[in-house]
Amino acid sequence: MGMTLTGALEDRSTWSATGWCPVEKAVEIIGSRPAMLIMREAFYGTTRFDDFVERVGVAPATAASHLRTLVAAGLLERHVYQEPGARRREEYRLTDAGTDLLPVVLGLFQWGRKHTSTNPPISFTHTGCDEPVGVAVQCDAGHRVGLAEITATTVLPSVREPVPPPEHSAPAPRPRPASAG
Amino acid sequence: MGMTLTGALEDRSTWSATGWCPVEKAVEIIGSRPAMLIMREAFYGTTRFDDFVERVGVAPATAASHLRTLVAAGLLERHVYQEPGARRREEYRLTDAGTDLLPVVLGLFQWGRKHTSTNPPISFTHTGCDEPVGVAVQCDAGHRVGLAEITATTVLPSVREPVPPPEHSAPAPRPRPASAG
DNA sequence: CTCCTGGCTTCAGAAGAGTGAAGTTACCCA
DNA sequence: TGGGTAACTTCACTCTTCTGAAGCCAGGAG
Repeated sequence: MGMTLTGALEDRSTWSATGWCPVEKAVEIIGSRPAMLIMREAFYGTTRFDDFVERVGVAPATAASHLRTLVAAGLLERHVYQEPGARRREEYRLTDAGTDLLPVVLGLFQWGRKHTSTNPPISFTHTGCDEPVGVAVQCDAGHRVGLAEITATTVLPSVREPVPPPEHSAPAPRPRPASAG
Repeated sequence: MGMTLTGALEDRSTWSATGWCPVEKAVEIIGSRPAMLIMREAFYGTTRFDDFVERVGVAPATAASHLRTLVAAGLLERHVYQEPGARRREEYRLTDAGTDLLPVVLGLFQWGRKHTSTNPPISFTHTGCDEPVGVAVQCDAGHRVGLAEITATTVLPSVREPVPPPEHSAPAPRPRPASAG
């Protein structure tokens, strides 16, 4: 249960992830229904405002707000184009950063298909070899890795949050009851 | 840009993902800051209520509410235990369904580290071989797959949503600007 | 018997997100 | 000159979520 925490990470009473955790930042950007579904639609190839509104199923104001956030965060970019003889149009295109979110969206798809009562009439395959596509946790050596086989290590001597220096009388460092893992 | 849509999926004006999409269901459960961070903490090994409250940084009511949702959705389970000579305790443990969310959480971590200004002093390696651990999109044959190499296919003849039959005058099928994939 | 702790619940209030409807602007076409 | 459409914005409102503070209950420990 849980991954293996080594060294300074072992004692959970000495550190917290608040502040530096990439998951937090990521969730602030795409951690909402509209934002995530806009990204889903972007992966399906949707580029136009009204299509996002219709296909995600939100009000224009909501779509506009989230699209602005996603553009500001660099996941989408607004691109003006004009076909000959047609009026000027705008489209929202996936950037490299946006495309990098594919594992997350596909991971949610995979999880939802397995663990919720959804039976999607759609499936994803590798264009080259026709095999089903999914996400996997693995190491750089190519091994499939389960949660129990992950070791978390610290680069720094301490992951402690920046706190006022304990020079003067220490303000009673909360005694953690039986916190030793 | 976008994946390849084949057959009945090609014409985006004839279908929408609303209703059956696993991503939607998944997002309803874990698509919020508190829920996602509770899961992050669960992966780090947190099991007790007060620790979730403190480490996620939310009010008890918020934590209780989301924990209840996560238990109801089957990602965590409440487990009562009693060490000899100690009072009865409860803990929230990851279920198999909860553990299956690892690719998503790790995917968010990976994305956030690369695309937001977070420099986490922590890294994850494969316990066996010490190589860095990450998530990857790949097919069952083991090929790494990019967005452009994914083909979406339909199992059913049509993914069309139940709509009122377009018997009367059709409302001018919008000209799609360069939508052909 | 009272204290303390873990694990909550309850409450009132503030803040934020989402809505539908309508309005706005830019541009092409007839 | 007028119409249509894309891409929004604005408005007034509702609905939900989160918060802080307090309270509650059970079960050891002193």
